[in-house]
Amino acid sequence: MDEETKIPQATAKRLPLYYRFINNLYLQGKKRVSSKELSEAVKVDSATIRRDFSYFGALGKKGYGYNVEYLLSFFRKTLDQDETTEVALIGVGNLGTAFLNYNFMKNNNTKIVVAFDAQKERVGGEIGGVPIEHIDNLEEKMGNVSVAILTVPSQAAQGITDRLVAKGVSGILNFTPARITVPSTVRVHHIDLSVELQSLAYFLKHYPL
Amino acid sequence: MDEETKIPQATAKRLPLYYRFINNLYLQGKKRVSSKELSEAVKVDSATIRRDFSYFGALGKKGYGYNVEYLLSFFRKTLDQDETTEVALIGVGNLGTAFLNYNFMKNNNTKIVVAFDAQKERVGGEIGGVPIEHIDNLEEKMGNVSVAILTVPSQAAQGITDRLVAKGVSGILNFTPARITVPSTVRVHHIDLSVELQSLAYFLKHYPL
DNA sequence: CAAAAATCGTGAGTGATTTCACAAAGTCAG
DNA sequence: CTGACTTTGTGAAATCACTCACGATTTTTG
Repeated sequence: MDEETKIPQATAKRLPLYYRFINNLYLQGKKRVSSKELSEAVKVDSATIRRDFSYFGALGKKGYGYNVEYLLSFFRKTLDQDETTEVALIGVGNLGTAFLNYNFMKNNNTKIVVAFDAQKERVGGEIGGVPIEHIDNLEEKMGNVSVAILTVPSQAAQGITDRLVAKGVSGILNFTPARITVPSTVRVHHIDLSVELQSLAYFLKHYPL
Repeated sequence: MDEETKIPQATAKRLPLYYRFINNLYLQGKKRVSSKELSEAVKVDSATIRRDFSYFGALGKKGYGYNVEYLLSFFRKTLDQDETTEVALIGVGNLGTAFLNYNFMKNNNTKIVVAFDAQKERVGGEIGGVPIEHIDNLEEKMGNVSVAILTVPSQAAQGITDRLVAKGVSGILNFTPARITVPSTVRVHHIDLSVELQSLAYFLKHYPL
């Protein structure tokens, strides 16, 4: 618990990535893996991988590497892979639809259980097995999911955020360009597609490799 | 030129974000803005904003703040907003379609000019004004765009990447879960939607706010 | 079994980024 | 015009992240 608090954020962000690759190795029937091999697969320096793993104790064996099955079961526990986090998706536009069709449950502990939209034509049906409700019924139909994915037009972002927060959501994955305001008890991760593309273009022009 | 090379990467990543908010202010008719106001809007510490701006010289005035119009024209030049970067999109599935419908040209210097897909049913039409070609004709039809957005199934990612690289692409925005291998002259930015969601879930459970 | 090879875990160094905190310089009201 | 106020730009400190390099330990080979 107190131990976990000390794990650097940069490490925490890489854990799901490690988990997925270790799972792949397991499915391929590999018994052992070295930090060097893993490094080539996930494109993270091998010393960084060893350091990351070391925050959880000594998971490997010198001269041998890491036992895939052990590593997998360890990360499964650590990432709470056995316990599913239920997620609501707000905004069934192009991007929202993509998420609903995406099968998050592969290698994953998160599941979209309900979606909302403002357009009546979209309400009532379902996409990828997820029922679509009207945004007016947000409070009533969202149950107590703790995480929401926000894929609405930016103008609507803050208003819906306020309602989500009032309903007790504690994490928001925000795909709108708007920077939303939340109480300090709520965690927001921003993914701004247009910033990503622009920033890639900027790097290409100004940081020649 | 040499000056620009020294701008920290962390700063460079925030520039497109600054640009968009400054543009909003300009459209709202605001004449001046302080780092404190901007900080509240973009959710970046005001000292960080001042430091970021300072890499470009003294853009503000003490006791006054920053002149919105000046700032905007400065960032327009810096981010090459007048010069459009042409982009190809590979994989017109759910996510790819979302991109094509998304209007990137708002506040933006990037434009998707051509899309490719392996399914014949999708080829020939267009989405959001962008023509869809068959992946077999990639080399022939992509012209010399320098940036590609990869929204294909992970199994196809490396193969297509190799073809893109051979054709001279220098930047790839990779939305597949696969970690692709490229020569050191090519820049890749990864956006892994499932990692983002899992990592948010992990932070919620282990880093209480 | 002994020597060679592999590989982890980590101390220590380096580098990058953020934040504090304040002098300097300007604005603004009366 | 003066004094109170605002806000920048930046040195210096603090924090965070990454990488090197090597001792320790185990595996592997002959």
